[in-house]
Amino acid sequence: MNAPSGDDEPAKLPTRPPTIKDVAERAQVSPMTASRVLAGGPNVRPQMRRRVEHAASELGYRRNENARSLRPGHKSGLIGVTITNIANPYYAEMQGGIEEIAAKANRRIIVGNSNEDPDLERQLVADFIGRRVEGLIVVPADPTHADHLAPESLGGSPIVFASRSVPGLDVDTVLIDDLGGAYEATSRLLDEGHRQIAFLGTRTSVLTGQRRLQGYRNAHRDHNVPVYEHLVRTGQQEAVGAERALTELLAHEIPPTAVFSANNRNTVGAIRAIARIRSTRTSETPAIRLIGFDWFEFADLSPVPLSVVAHDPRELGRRTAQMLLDRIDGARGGLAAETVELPVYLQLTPEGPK
Amino acid sequence: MNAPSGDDEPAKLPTRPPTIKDVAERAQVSPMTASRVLAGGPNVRPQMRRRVEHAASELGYRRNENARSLRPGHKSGLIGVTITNIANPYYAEMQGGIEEIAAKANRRIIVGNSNEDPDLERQLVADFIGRRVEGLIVVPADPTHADHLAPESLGGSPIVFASRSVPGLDVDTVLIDDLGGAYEATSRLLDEGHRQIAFLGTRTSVLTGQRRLQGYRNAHRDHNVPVYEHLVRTGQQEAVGAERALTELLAHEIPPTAVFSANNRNTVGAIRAIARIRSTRTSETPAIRLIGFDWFEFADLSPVPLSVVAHDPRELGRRTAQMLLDRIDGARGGLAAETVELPVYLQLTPEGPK
DNA sequence: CGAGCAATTGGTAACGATACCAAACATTAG
DNA sequence: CTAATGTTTGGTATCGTTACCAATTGCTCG
Repeated sequence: MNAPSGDDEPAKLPTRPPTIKDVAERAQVSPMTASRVLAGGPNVRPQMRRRVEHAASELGYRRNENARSLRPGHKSGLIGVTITNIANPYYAEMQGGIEEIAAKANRRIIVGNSNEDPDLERQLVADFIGRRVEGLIVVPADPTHADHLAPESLGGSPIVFASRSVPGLDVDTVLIDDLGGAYEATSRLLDEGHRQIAFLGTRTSVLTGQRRLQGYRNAHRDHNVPVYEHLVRTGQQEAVGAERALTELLAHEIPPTAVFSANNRNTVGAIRAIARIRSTRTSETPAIRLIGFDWFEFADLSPVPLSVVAHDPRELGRRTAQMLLDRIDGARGGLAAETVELPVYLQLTPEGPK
Repeated sequence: MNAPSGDDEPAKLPTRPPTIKDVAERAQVSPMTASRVLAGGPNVRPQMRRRVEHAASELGYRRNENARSLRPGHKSGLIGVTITNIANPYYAEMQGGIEEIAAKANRRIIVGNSNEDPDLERQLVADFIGRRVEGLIVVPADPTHADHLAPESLGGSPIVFASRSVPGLDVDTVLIDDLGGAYEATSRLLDEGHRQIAFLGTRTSVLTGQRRLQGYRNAHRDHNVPVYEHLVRTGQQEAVGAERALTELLAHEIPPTAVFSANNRNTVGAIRAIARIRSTRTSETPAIRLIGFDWFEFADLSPVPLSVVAHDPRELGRRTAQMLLDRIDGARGGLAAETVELPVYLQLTPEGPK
């Protein structure tokens, strides 16, 4: 037994965090009264309130949220987030947007990196559900292996997809306007008179990559300009690959006069390739026009002229989180799944994101 | 009451996630047996095992980890992380490293953005402790308001600081070698013969900024070269500020011949300022030498020659997480707090991080 | 001064899971 | 065939918290 409340020594050897019973004992009240005080409940004499608060602060008491969330009606206050690559600045910014909205709604985010691996993703989601998250935000790793993301296998937790969609599933999704952005960029190049426009993109198994390629094709179709298939290079996941691909193309007998790079990594590779070519064959080579998907901090510093299709990952995160919270609060209870496409901005002289 | 097990309809209206009792009932066993099966316990007849597993998968049962962690001896499996700015690519990469190590140790991270605000940080930490995280990783927002980060106010959860330290507190800390990196970079410039070296840095209230400035000064001292105080410009938190500051300096009657920029943002600003000046006054102006702290993706594309002091934020995250896990496992139970300084690499021709 | 009412406090049970023990059952040796 | 041993199953209590109700106290008003 502890000494009575006259005992003032700090006694700092908490092998185990103090419980509400410890607080109650020290304050000489019942656990119920202590609970009422600490939950800010009504009908407590100020004297009791002070006694309990004092005891709690002396012991360094923290309410155990896990135990609390066990009681019926209580939620965990957690939102599970799986991202294919946390370290990617794009998703980092998106995560920032999610956190911003979640924090406003007094929720925390619990984050896992799926590393583009659907199995890892499945484990993460299972873990999150085990922790009774109130909802899930997922950047789906692989749309063809996404059974574990189907609403019926989630035990009722709402889910929203961010940045990528999964065709077969009826799930709220927030995308950016890949098709429109690619269309607009390519159209711009065509309007400028270019007829040999290289496409540099990722694997087309990533839906985003597929849609951007589609926008490129659609623009050609609508301008009645044929696509030179040899100028379409997909599968570059990293900058080095893109650099190599474009270097090859520039050596081709029908070289591109302009390049549309479908993401950040490909844009970097394209810049390097163009800069290198230009330093070898000096002024006689005509300038290569470049438009890249994804905004990019140093566009104004690029050694080759660069326009970008900009969009706002933070806003993507915000919208996704808000959509999820609306589902959680039941604000959009019965409504069917919705897909939102965020706008993109063709920036001819980039100045930074919105 | 539910119909007996003959009932095969999916019955998908889970207003409430199924509990182990639901599973037990459906499998016609006691909750204890169900628990044993689902925890992989021994001494269960295969027939029972199958019955329970079948019932569990039919109901979509997930063990409630919150309830589980309530039992004595069980941990939450959570690590709380507060970062001053999640969206910063540097910290995003660091978070990636933390997650990597945490995942290997079968832990999840719960992440909050303190937004450089010590009050928010305090709330986050309180929340994390309430969730019984097994440990905390914090990028401290403000070393002068950090009482809430003292071990004695954390109820026993181990804590490790990443990227920034808090002088008064006896806490494990992982830093990068700011002093050494700044010293090395500045020394290099001095060795090259420069005598007017501008310093562009953040507020010196950020300890990192202070240490980098100190390295700059120490290098001057050891080379017996006086510091021109007007060339020391601190307080630039963003690139625009740095660009303005350096533009001013370049117009000064004693302009710098070289620049040491103490972080990423300042480097970007410096590049812009130098590029702009060079485009105005053409070839007669001598080249400005630039070395920047923090690695930077497009260093090889920079329109002005640039060397960088590189370091690896992912490794910073990994080390921090490992240090925390060691504390959690008691591997370093009684040992005093330790501060680790990760090495930096002066890259004269940048090629990317390790 | 006592009935009537509100304010205050405490006891009990339950949230979901499981450690511990006891009961029931099967198996083998003697 | 019985005792002893091992295997399998279930009951009970508990982790920390709080909703619900009952018990107690203090207060007002007729």
